[in-house]
Amino acid sequence: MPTPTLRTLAKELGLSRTTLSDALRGSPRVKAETVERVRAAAKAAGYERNPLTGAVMSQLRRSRGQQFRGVLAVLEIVGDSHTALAARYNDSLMAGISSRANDLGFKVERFVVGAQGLTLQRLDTILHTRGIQGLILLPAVGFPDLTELSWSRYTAVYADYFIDHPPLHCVCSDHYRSMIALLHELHARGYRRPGLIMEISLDERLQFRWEGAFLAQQKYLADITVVPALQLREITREAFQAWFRKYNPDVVLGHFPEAMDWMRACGAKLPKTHAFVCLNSLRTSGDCATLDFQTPLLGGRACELVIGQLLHNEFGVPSQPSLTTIPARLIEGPTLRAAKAGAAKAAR
Amino acid sequence: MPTPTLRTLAKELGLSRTTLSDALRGSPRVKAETVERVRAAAKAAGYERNPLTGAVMSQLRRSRGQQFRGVLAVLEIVGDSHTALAARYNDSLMAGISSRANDLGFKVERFVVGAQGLTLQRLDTILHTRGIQGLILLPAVGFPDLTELSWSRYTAVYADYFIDHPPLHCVCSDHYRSMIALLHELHARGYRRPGLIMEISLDERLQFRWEGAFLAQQKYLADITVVPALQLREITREAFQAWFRKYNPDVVLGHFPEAMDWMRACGAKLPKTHAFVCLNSLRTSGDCATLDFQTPLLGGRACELVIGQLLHNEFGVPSQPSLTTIPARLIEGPTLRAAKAGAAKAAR
DNA sequence: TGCAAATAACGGACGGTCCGAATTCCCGAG
DNA sequence: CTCGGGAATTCGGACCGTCCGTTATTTGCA
Repeated sequence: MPTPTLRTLAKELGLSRTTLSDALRGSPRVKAETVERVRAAAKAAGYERNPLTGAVMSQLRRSRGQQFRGVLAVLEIVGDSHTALAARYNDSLMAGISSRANDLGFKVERFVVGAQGLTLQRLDTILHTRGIQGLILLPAVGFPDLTELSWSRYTAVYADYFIDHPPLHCVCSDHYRSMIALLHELHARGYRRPGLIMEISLDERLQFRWEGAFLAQQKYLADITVVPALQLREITREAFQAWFRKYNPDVVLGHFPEAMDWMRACGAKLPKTHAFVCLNSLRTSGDCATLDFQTPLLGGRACELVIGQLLHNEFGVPSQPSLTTIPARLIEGPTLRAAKAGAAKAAR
Repeated sequence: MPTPTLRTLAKELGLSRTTLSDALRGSPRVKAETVERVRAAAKAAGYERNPLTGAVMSQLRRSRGQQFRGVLAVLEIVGDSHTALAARYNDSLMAGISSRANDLGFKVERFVVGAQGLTLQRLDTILHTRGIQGLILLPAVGFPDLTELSWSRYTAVYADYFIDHPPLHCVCSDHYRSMIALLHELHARGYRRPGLIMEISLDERLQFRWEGAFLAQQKYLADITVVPALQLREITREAFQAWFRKYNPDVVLGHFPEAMDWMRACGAKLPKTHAFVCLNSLRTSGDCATLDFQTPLLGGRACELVIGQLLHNEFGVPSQPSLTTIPARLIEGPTLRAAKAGAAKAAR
C-alpha cells in the first residue's frame, strides 16, 4: 500500500485537500469538529505531516505572489512623560524595524497607545479588523500592562529588558557585556582608575547591569585602583566635582556629556590627562567617545523574531519568555586615547 | 517588480523551467555554455536559489513524500578533560534540541570534535558530503577555535555565553537575571543576610555575572546586611566554615551541595535557622532548593534559531552576533523556607 | 545516404500551501 | 414563511522547484 498523501486522504474523506491541509495544521478556518475527524482519520491511515516540507512550501507560496506578505504593528506606549531622548531612541529602532521588515516582505504600521493615544480595547478591534497578528512593542517608561489585549491572536516582542504583563520575548542591548568589554578595552589602553557616574533611576530599570558589571570587573582586572561608583538620584555639578577631586579617576564613564565640562573645570585635559566615555551615543553630539547601542540592529532582530513566530503559526504569550541581546559598539572620539598600535582589538 | 521565479526567468530566456533548474544546480544534462548563460542571467535578475528548498523538493519527488527530514549537526567539542557534569548538561541540552528539531521536521546527528574525535578538516568534508548546513555547538571548556570550518556553507549557534572564533549567535541561561530574581525572592521570604560562595573559575567564564548581580543587588535591596562573597580558586571546608562563622549569612548560595553538611557542622538547622540554595540543579540530587537552568528549553531555542536561518537561506558568520537567554527557575526544596502565603510570587 | 546513438531541452505530474471565490448556515426583519 | 446579509466553512485555482519519461536535434559511422 503506497504512503497516503493529502489528496488521497481527502478523497477518502470526501473533503478537499485544502481543508485537510488546514485541519492538520490547526487553522481557524476549519471547523473544530472537522479538525478532529480529519486528525483521527490521518492517524488511522498512518499519515504524518512533514513539518519541514510544510515550512518550505509555506515560504515558497508566501514569498512569490505578491510584494508583501503581511503587516506588523509597532506599538508605542505613551504615558504622561515623553522625552526627546526616548523619541530619538524609538525612531532609531523604527528605522531598523522598517528596513528589516521590508527585506522580509512585511510592512510596518505605527500605533500610539496610552494616555494620548488609543485605548487597548480600541487597538484590539483595529488590529483584529486589519488582520494584523505580529506586534513589536517599543520601550515604555515604567512597567506597562498590556494584559487586556486578546493575546491568543497575536505574537509579540518587547524591545526592552523585560515585561511581565504579559511576559513576552524581549530584545535589548546587552549592557552588562558592553560594560565588561568597555572596561577591558580601557584597561588595554592603559587606564587603571575607571570611575562610573550614574543616576540610579537609569540603572534601576536595567536591574543595575551597568553597576553590576562595573563592580565585578573592578575586582578581577589586574592592577586596578578601585574608585567607588558615584550613584545618586540626581548627578549635580557639586557632587561630581567633589567625587572627581577625591578619587581622581583617569577615565569617567557616564551618561551626561556635561561631565566633560565639569572635569575640565577641575583642570583635566581630555584626552591628555583624563578620558571620558559617554554610555549612550544618543546623548552626545559627536564630541566624545561613546557607546553605540546599534538600535537599528536591535529593531531588525525584533522583526526576525516576530516574523519567525508568525511563520511557525505560534501565537499567544510564550510559555517561557527569552531575552535576545546585542552588545554595544565603542565609537572612538576625541576624549579617549587611541588604542596602541598592535594592542588594538575590537571590543568583544 | 516581483521577485523572479524559475518560470518567469525561463520565459525571459526562452528556455524551459526544467532547464533552468538543472542549469542552476549544475546538472550534466545541460550544456556547459547554457549553464553559463543561465547563471549570468539569474544573477542579473537577482534570483537566488535556496538549497534547503531544493533538498526538500528533491526528496519529495524521489521518495513519495514521507520520511524525509532535514538534518542538523550537533557538535561536541571535547578537549582533554571531560567531566560527568558537562556530560549531563550536554545530554539535557540534546534532549531539548532533538525534541524541538523533530517538531520542526529535522533530525539531529551528534559529532564529536577535538582531541578524541574528528579533526575540523574531516568534519568539514563529512558535513559537506552529507549536505548538512545547520550546526549547533555544545558548550566547550575554554575558548574553542572553529575558524577552520568553511563557514560560508553553514549557519550555526553556540549553546554558551560567547564564542569569538568565529563570533556566532549564542543561546545561554541568564545568570545575571536569575541571581537578581533569586535575591528578590529570598528577600520576600524574609532573608536579610544572603551570602555567596563561588569558585572563581566557574564565574569567570560567565564574565562574573553571578557575582556582578550579587554585588549590585546587595546595594539596593532594603535592609540587607552586606556579607562579602567568598570567592576562591577552590572552596575548602576550612575556608567555608571560617567565612560562615564570621559573617553568619542566613542563606548561602553556591554550587556545591557539600556546603550543606559544612553548615550543619557549624550548628545550622536547615531550613529552620539557615537556608541553602544550589546554583545548578544538575549538581544536586533533589535534597535542596536549587536553580533549574531549563536546558531543554535552551536547546529548543537554539534549534529555532538555526532552522530559522536555514529557511531564510542565511549562511556564514553573522555580521553582529546576538545572545539569547532564558532565566533559570527556582525549584523548591527542604533547605529553604516556603513562601509566605499571599507573598508567594513566581521568580521573574 | 541511412540510421542508430548520443546529446540537449521540454512537458507533465507531484505535494502542500496561500488566496480569493463559492457555498452553507444562522438569524432577525418584513 | 420568506428574504437578505453577514459570518462560518469549504473549495478550486495557481504556484513552487524537482524528477522522470519523451521529444527534438546533432553526431558518428558504415
